[in-house]
Amino acid sequence: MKKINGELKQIKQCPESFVLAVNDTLNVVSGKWKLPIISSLAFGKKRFKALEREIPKITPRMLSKELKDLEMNGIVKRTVHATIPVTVEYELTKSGESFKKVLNVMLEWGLLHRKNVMGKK
Amino acid sequence: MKKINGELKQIKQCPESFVLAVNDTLNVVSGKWKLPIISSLAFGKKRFKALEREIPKITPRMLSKELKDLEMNGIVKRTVHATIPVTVEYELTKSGESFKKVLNVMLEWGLLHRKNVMGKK
DNA sequence: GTAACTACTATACTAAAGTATAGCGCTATA
DNA sequence: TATAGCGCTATACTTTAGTATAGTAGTTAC
Repeated sequence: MKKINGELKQIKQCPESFVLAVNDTLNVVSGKWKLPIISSLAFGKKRFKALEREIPKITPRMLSKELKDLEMNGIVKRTVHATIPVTVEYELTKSGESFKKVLNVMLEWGLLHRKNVMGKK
Repeated sequence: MKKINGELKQIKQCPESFVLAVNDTLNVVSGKWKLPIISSLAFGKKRFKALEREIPKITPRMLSKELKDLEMNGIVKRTVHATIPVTVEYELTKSGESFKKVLNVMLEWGLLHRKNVMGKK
């Protein structure tokens, strides 16, 4: 494991770099389709068409674009198998896997927040 | 504290409701300005003009719009003081305060992820 | 009286994100 | 030979997000 404690303290003291650093993470899930894609891949590696079928209403254009984004950001790994015809598999990288815990915290907060807001109305 | 453990388990088993629930949280910080606004208010209550000055390049139109969004979502509380002229104060609600821990997890993941990605290049 | 501060709103625009529809090159099956 | 599946890409379009610029109503200071 890498040490980030020192860095964390530093960043938390500077609002500007705090916003920049959090934005890095936010960009991983920004847009309409990245979260569905990541969630789908969280259940295991999948091929292009499988993702297209699993994610309702996504177009191949968006799926292709977002997968490229996620690959460039080191969240998803793309593997081409030399079968005939070629098959392509997508899976989460280690970083992608570790992102699950961020999603879990978001999920928990979302549920609690909903209860809070509901309760006050 | 409210119990959400049962609900958590349930939602994690259904990809669709998982995505919906995480999206609830994501919408709180979506867009270019919500994160800067929340971060700024995390340091204490502020008036409109103070926020406008603290957040570089934001226009009053966007600040006003995003503050309304955040207020409607129960993240920010707006208080009008009957001074002359009126002053308006914005502050984080309890939910808004508790959102800080989501931001912290994002920050941590972002830093670790950056180290991972850098290391592999 | 004019300039400045407060907390905004209105109108018009540009840029970015997402959608719709079609088609490519390849192969296997009927 | 026609149809379907695979993994996409191209073009054109709409919708949403964000920007630029100006102005409102009230009050205070010079």
